[in-house]
Amino acid sequence: MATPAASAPRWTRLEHDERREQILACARRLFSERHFAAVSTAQIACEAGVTRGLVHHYFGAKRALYLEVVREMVRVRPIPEEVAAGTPRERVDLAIDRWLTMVERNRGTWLAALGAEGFGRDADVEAILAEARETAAAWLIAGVGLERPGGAPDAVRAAVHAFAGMAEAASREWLEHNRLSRAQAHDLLTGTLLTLIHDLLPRLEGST
Amino acid sequence: MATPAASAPRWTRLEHDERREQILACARRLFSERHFAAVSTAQIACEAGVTRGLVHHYFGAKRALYLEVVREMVRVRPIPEEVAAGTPRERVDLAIDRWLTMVERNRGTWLAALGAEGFGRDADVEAILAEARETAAAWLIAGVGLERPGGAPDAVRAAVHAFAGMAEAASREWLEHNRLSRAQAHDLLTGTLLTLIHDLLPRLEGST
DNA sequence: GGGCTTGTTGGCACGTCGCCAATAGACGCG
DNA sequence: CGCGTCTATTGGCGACGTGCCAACAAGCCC
Repeated sequence: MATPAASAPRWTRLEHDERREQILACARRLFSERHFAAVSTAQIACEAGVTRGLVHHYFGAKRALYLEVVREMVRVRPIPEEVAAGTPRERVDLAIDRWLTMVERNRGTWLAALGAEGFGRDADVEAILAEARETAAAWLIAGVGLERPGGAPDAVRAAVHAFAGMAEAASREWLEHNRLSRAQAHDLLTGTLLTLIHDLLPRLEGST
Repeated sequence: MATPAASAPRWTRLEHDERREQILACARRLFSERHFAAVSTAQIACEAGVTRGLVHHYFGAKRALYLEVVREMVRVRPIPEEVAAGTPRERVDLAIDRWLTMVERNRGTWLAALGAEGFGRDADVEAILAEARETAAAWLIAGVGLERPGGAPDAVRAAVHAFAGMAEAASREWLEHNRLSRAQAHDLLTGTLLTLIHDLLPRLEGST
């Protein structure tokens, strides 16, 4: 940040949001590669070319900054798309395809957000993740045409959540462990979701 | 630890493993209810009725103690059972039933280990969790009779991992959110696993 | 160019961790 | 039964990281 010129300012003044975004970007990167305790505010500040005090000025506490990073990471998940038309099979196919594309596109971020790299979880983090999951589930329910007037029943939402757990695990197997190709993951998830919709959900809605 | 008697020893001397286990138990409890950073070694020591120094003497660093706790928590997962006989449907039914029973029995521990309460994740923790998942998957593969000479192919193991992700999510929906009854979770998982075995896996083994 | 706004700095106070030398229970031996 | 030894246990020191705040200065407006 220092320039060779003698009379040059020792530091430059940035717009509030601009500086905030800069610090956030550094924090995002560091928290992605190391876990919470292994990242110090001094390191974040150093990477951003500012002092530790400024980080605190913008985010209050390290923890708040951390939660902000998590919140931003899971925000990539819901992708707004128009509801697809066609047969159930086609809609499921498309929904899965979009999911996989999203995951692939945000590969690094997504893996980090899911806890593959390093992450500190607690009640707050879990709340953020839970909300993101709820959004993703709602998106999936809408995408394959499962919505009912008055919203989907609890059991259906729960089943979709369960399926989302499978989708996450399958995506990890594909992107992280390379034990599944994209096509295989697609097949696996499509087949499972179709079974879920045709055979399992109707039975679920009738039982307790 | 202090006793009213005047000449009573200010502290009692315990067997190495005994004291270690005692500290570990306190750490396990505290780490289950709060996240890593919110628990201090002083608190752990206080609960155990010893001083902070002793905790360090036994476990070296707070982090090592933490990993020990995580390691112990995931150890409850593999339940050794004889491989079941009968039709595939019966075996799947039994495997799922055992899984749910195990989860229910270790409810608190399991939820904590899965990150529901509070947990700090990083490369080390993830490695422990990954190994536990591998064990669980192997147990499931054996339980439903999917093993092949020379071990299951990667794609099969990956698919089982994916299913395990669904099982975990379904269990959370059942135990944590109460949006699924045990019977519903059982139905959901049994149906999915049967589809997986009959329809999806054969196709998976033939593709890339 | 002077004053004002406010982004930015540097340092102080506190809490926690990692470590180690000194202490004192407990046990075996004479 | 008292002594010496072993080692579990203590208490405190040094270092580091966080939270916070008052002073400073970069850039804008007049």
